[in-house]
Amino acid sequence: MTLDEILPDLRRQSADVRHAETGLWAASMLRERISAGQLAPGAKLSEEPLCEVLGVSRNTLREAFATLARERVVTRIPNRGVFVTRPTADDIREIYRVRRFLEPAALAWSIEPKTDALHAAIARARVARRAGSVPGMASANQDFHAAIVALTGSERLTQQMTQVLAEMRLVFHSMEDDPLFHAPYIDDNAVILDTFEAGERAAAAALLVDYLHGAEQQLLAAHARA
Amino acid sequence: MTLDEILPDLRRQSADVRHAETGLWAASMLRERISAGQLAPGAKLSEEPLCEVLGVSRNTLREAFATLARERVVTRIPNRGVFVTRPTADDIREIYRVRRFLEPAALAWSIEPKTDALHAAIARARVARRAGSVPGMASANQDFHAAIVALTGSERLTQQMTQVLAEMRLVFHSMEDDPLFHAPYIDDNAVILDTFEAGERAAAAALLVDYLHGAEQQLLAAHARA
DNA sequence: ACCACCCGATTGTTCAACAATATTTAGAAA
DNA sequence: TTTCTAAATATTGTTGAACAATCGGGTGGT
Repeated sequence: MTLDEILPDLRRQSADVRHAETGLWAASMLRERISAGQLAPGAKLSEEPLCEVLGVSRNTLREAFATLARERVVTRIPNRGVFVTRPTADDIREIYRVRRFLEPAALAWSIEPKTDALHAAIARARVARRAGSVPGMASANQDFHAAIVALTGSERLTQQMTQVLAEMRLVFHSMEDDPLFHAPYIDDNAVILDTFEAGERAAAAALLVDYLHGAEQQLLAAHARA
Repeated sequence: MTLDEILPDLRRQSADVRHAETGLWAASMLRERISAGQLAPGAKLSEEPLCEVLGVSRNTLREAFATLARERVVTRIPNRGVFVTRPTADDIREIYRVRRFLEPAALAWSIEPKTDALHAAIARARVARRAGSVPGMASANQDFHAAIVALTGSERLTQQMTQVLAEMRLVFHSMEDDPLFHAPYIDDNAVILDTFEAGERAAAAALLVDYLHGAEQQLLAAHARA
């Protein structure tokens, strides 16, 4: 998917922007498209046409770029331009390194955990599986893992997890989707949640670590193939 | 400490800046001053004088502001300006929430840990204590805890810890320093490191959690007084 | 085929202006 | 005098155009 194809689509939404947040608005606009895969990893984000389409000046667009670069959604190469980040194998390893600390820690040590969001995510994933919706399963699965970290009650940790999951989406986009990738993990999630609610936190954390190791291996293999 | 007093000092360093990274340079310039306490929490960072002094345009300065705002070093109030962040009691709680997950997890679960940096930090802290240097103790103590998270081998987690420690410095600056605050923690650090190297990771993590709870309470009390 | 070099295109940065919003000042009313 | 309202002022938000710096590709020579 190249840039030009989505320009008209973007232009449609550039109507009502308020003062004092144009840069953030532009950033969220681009973030959406990238997250949805309409702007694929590796795609170049040229300033000129994007300004034109978003209806913002180059200066404002660059503020948006700075935001996205800090989120690692976009990679800036000096004097070359900004590109949708194309995750490397090392990125995948690093992502799972982070997840293997954040998620088990949340399961093991969070105070007064509310598991509603976790149950809801699993339910949504099952609906999506029955409907055969790969994006639905992917999204629900991500919600589940975000909810795990949200158990910590920490805004900053949750935010970091959200960011890492956004990077995960880039990983998925940068290789052809195996339609069966997400399906088996749904039941694993359910088992982890059961174990957790049975009060066996350490066991739940250990299960999750295995789970994450498995997923990492699978993704690394797929990445090597691509 | 007001803005004007450090302007001449800042101007001195604004000589050799390269193309394609002026924004980041300006950000690091300000970050330094804030971290050193020369720009105290609550201080207003006006665009006009800062541009003048750093020798950059308002646009570039605003890119720097965006960077610092994302690091929470600086708080942006729309149409009002940017201010050095003044941490609240809730911020303190959140900071320790993050630390109580990140640091114990690193102790408990990191692979092939290299403890050289930890020993070095403790040694530096002891030298500083003998010299009666409060900033020296504070800095060495922060290095110790940064090194704990660095055990994870994760760039992102280490970066988040660095950021949280930068927020800690703001906390210290926003209340009068108790010269004895850091001293007792040095030996606690040593005990934790010994326990860790004895292979008793869970015990070391537990000690650290207690330690962090204690420090949080102490800071919250001091914050309430101020 | 290989290399140095120039040219065009794009990014990096500045400047000056205007729009939008806050703050301050001044004046009117009580 | 005090208080409230409203215009004047200052500061931030955003734009557009200009120029400098850098990169990539093409050109020509060997």
